[in-house]
Amino acid sequence: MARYEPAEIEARWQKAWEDARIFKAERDPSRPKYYVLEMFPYPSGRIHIGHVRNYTMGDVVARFKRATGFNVLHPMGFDAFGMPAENAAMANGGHPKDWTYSNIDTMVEQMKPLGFSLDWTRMFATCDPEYYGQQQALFLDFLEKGLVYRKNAVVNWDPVDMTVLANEQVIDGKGWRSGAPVERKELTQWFFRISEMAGELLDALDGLDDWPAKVKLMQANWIGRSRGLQFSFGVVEPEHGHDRIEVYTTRPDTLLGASFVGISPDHPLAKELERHDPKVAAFCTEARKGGTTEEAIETAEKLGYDTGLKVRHPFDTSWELPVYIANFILMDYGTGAIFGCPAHDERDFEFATKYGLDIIPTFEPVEGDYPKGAYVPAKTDKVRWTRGFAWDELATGQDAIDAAIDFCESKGVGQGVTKFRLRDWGLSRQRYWGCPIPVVHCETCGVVPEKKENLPVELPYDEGGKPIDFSIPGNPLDRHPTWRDCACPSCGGPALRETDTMDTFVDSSWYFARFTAPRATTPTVAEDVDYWMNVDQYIGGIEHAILHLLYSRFFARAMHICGHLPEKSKEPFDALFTQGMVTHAIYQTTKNGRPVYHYPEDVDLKDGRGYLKDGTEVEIIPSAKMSKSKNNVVDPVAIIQQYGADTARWFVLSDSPPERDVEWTAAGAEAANRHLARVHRIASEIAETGEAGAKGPDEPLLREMHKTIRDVTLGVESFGFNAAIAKLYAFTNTLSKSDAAPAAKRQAALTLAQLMSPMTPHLSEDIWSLLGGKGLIAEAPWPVADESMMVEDSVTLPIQVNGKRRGEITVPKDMPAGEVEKAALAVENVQRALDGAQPRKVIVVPGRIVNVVA
RNA sequence: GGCGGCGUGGUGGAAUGGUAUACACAGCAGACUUAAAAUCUGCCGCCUUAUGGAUUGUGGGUUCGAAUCCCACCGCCGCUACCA
Repeated sequence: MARYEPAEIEARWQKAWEDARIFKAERDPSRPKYYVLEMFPYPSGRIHIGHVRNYTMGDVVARFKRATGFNVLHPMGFDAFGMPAENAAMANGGHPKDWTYSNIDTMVEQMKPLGFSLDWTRMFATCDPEYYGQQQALFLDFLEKGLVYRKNAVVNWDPVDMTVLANEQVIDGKGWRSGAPVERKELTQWFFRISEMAGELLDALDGLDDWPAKVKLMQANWIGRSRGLQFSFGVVEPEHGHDRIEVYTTRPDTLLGASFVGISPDHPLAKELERHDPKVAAFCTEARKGGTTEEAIETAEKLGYDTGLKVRHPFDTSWELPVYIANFILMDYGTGAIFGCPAHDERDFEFATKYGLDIIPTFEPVEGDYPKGAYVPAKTDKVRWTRGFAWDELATGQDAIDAAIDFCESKGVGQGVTKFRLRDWGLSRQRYWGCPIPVVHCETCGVVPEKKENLPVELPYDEGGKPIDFSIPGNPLDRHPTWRDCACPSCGGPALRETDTMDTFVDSSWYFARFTAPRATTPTVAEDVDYWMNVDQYIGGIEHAILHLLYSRFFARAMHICGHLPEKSKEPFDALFTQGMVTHAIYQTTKNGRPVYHYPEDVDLKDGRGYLKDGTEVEIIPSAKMSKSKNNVVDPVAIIQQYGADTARWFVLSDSPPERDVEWTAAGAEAANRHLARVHRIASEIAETGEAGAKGPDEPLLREMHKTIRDVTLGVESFGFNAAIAKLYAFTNTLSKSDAAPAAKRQAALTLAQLMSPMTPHLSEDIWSLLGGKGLIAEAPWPVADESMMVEDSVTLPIQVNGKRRGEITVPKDMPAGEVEKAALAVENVQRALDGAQPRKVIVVPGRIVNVVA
């Protein structure tokens, strides 16, 4: 009998698919398309088991959609620019380009044995000049439409990577990649005008029905829309021409509780005062430093400097308020100036207490005592107004805010405005290994865009024959002897190239569109994007919920404006699925108070405990994120060698819901492998039995078969892969125990192979061919469940008494409710539960349940 | 601090408001075997004697009926944070 030899059959079927070219995607308007995409990997050099899970999910979708009649596009590429390549060059010498392309080769080599139904002919890396040249073309188009611009800005400077970071890339005050505390620096930078689309990017989230609510919420919070009142205070004795201070507030209803005005140390007025008064300058310098770490912000003291200036309250010009420079006011939100209402804001309360300012409540609780400190109820709570000016005595905060804005507008005191937290996306990076920004700086013409026919502006590989020295900090392009020199595209005179390159998030913001025409000499091709876009199913990690997905949504809109994407692609991802991680236990002992981590192969597991070879017990920390330093990384290449790709694919889908983390265990992988061998054995036996053999009724087996088709189809469609696999286990058990006729068993085994084929394509192909299936299973149409085959004559109904299960009856499927009721009441245990009482009511849900109410 | 999510056996988990614990792991017993591996069969949440009973973090509510819907609390996790 044929044994299950994954190494042999996987290579064989991969070759068969390749020879038949069945995964090559061709535009075909006569067929419905389906575009499934997994977030493409960074070429770190090795594939990770998390990649296996991500791409297996995509492959299940791709193969399933192909079997259900779709023309499927399922591409793969590499997000290939970025710091690690430069770091590697710094650490080990060599060139980022060589390092990157060699890693890509290795990873492709590691991915191919997994048997993904990818169209490899469309593969590209974002560091290919053919790709980033088109990205430069997009940049020029964006520039023309005003979607990208240059400005002088205080930026987040990463002192380790020596580059600028976007706000989104600063996490807890540290660089997202280097982890170094971020510094503030003023530089001239390129920015994408994403904030102009903030409102649209927020509103359009509502239309993304097939995105996880969680992701939409995270984006909504990030964009951060607020509605408030913007107005100005008149300065009593203006200095240096600042006669008004413009403030923004989301709580105009507390205007009569104002006790001071605060401005940011970066506010123009503060800067003006700073120039004239060294004491102000000293304070501002100190305040600007601030701490950037989470702790520093948490414990930071509110510091203020009384400027001596006074402003008039807009409703009572005899009422004067002091003006403070305060360290907790941010220049880049709102107007950089606020009015403080200590009674209803915790920060203002702290500040007012410290500097002895008035605390004037404008409302109090409807019942109960006025609390200590600042009283900040939810905006939806009703409160009693004591110093209100435009609303009922009892109103919610929100109603009061709306009324206050209306009132102020009618009195000519400011206007209602909507503000967003989202700021423009700074894209300049002072790095070598990125897409060059295609502009030149000309002494006579200024900043001039490069001509499109001169694209790509290619990165220099060396320095005039000498290798670039990456071990010097800073940007090699900036110090390159010749690369910067060029002719001005406008006047032809001598000019210098921009030496900044683009943030790598730019590269990943449009690759999905490029896959539809990866070799085109324009960024996209209308026929191809019209046909293939949008991405029907996008799959990736939740860690990209904000940055990558928000940037891509912006890019899609910007590309639409420039004519590179159709209207329908303004939201490029129709459905999004965020998968969980693959985790693995850490095995740890302690030596001299320090943890020692042990490799899984050095630990024997017995009854849930782990022991080293010498008998020492190890501590098991379950479900930990894989990390090289913790020795708990599972290498897909080793797994494939040991068990085959199908086992790896089956296991990463089987144990947990796909959106949740799954723990890799050796026992689990072993079990998955055993099961696949069992399926292979059962199928082989059926194949060898031929048409002879014992005969029993076929109906039970076929009924289960059709139910399994229904359940697995539903499971695959709804990303319930683990549940679908459970049904496949159950059906395998049914098949193995069945005494149905050989023909029925053969049909059941063929169907089983088909239902498994998205997950275990090689094994399924092999079984298909063993049993004489027609052609390749990869091209066979998906089986359809036959409703009529699932009907059973009798049905077992549970009987509840007051909602508790007390027994069951088996009755003919179409027995009238009255008779079902009679039969249910006759059950001995039901009578006992009733304890002589008359049932008050009996609810019969046909085919479902009987509930007796006593 | 703010926003959100999740709590079901020893473990991963299943369950359109309708038989809670499917399926798998681990464990136990048996068959086959000289033995082992592999394979096959059975048992396997809790209390209880088979019968039966209680049970989905805790407490309430809605409902004929709640793991599922609502409220409060406890615990864990994620995101975010001086955003006016």
